[in-house]
Amino acid sequence: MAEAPTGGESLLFLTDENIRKGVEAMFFAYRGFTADPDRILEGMAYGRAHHRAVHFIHRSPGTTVGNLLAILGVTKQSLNRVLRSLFEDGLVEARVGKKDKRERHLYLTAKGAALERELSDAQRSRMRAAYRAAGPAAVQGFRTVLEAMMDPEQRKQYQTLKEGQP
Amino acid sequence: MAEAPTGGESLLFLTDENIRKGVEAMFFAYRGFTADPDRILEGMAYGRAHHRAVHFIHRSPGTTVGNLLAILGVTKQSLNRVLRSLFEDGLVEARVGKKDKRERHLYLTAKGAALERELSDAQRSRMRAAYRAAGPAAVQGFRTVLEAMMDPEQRKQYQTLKEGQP
DNA sequence: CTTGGAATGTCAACAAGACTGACGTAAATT
DNA sequence: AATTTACGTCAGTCTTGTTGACATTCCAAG
Repeated sequence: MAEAPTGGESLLFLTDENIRKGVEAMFFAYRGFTADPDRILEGMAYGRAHHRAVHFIHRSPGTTVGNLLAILGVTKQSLNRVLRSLFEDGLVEARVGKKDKRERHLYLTAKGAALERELSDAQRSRMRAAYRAAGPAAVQGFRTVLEAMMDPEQRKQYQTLKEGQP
Repeated sequence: MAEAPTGGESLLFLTDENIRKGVEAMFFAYRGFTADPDRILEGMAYGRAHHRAVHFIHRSPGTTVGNLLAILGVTKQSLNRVLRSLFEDGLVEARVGKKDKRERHLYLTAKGAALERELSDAQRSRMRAAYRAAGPAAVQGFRTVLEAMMDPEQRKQYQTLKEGQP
């Protein structure tokens, strides 16, 4: 993978053709990325939105509704529909904030954690296989490019999560 | 969760934590990936589905409906809704197949090509910036991992496109 | 203490984009 | 002549997203 054969750097990797390949790679890869959890979810009364909510609640237990709203980038009405069904089915519970009682802190129940694990295992297993096949150097490049593609605000949230709370 | 740090290669990049970061990177990056064209489309009577159709018709002019169906992975009813509006607005035209008259070969009109360019320019500009920031080695890794994440069938389609027809 | 604003939740209505199922037509294949 | 293929269309459903309006609860500033 050595670069810069010429004087400055070879910018051949920035051709329109190459960029377009990248666009298409994102398209097809994202389909694969969501395929396994989607398969599990279909049939249940849940969808991708539930998966995302459960993922980030698992990731940051005790997060507030407003926090989740910012991470997911949807309206509260949309998130609320999802959360309501998760409450009703006993997958997520909301505890009123101690300091600020307006806030609801969200936690997975044992049942919710079980679903999270099932979904994430499926998704991670594909990602792990891809990582293993590609090798550590490729993985580092993968993450670098993805990070560069994010909006600055998204990147900030991503990085906050990255170091993240337990 | 650490694996076999000894012997051959360090497998530290395969920890659950690392994989999860990859999952989240995909989530946030895909948001960025679609953000610019979505912004352009909003207000027009079009959405992401129209963008995808226009992209792949541009990519493979003369492709058939069935072909597009396979690439996009949607039902014909869903695609048909999109194509109909693109026909009506004069962005795409369908020519009956010469050899097989059941087939419709799809082409962008000048107007359609203009929209394609507008959308793709926006999307590619972000991708190009990310590529430039990350460098050629990272880009190669990026593509390697994405390719490994695809379903085998999707990968085949992707690779066919990659070398692709004119 | 009162009031303003913030955080949350709820109801109603709606749209995009996906899905299934059923049916029709024309053309190619057998 | 019969079957299969490629495409189109009608009708209905589902998930996920949107806006707008309004209630509740509660912190904090006047």
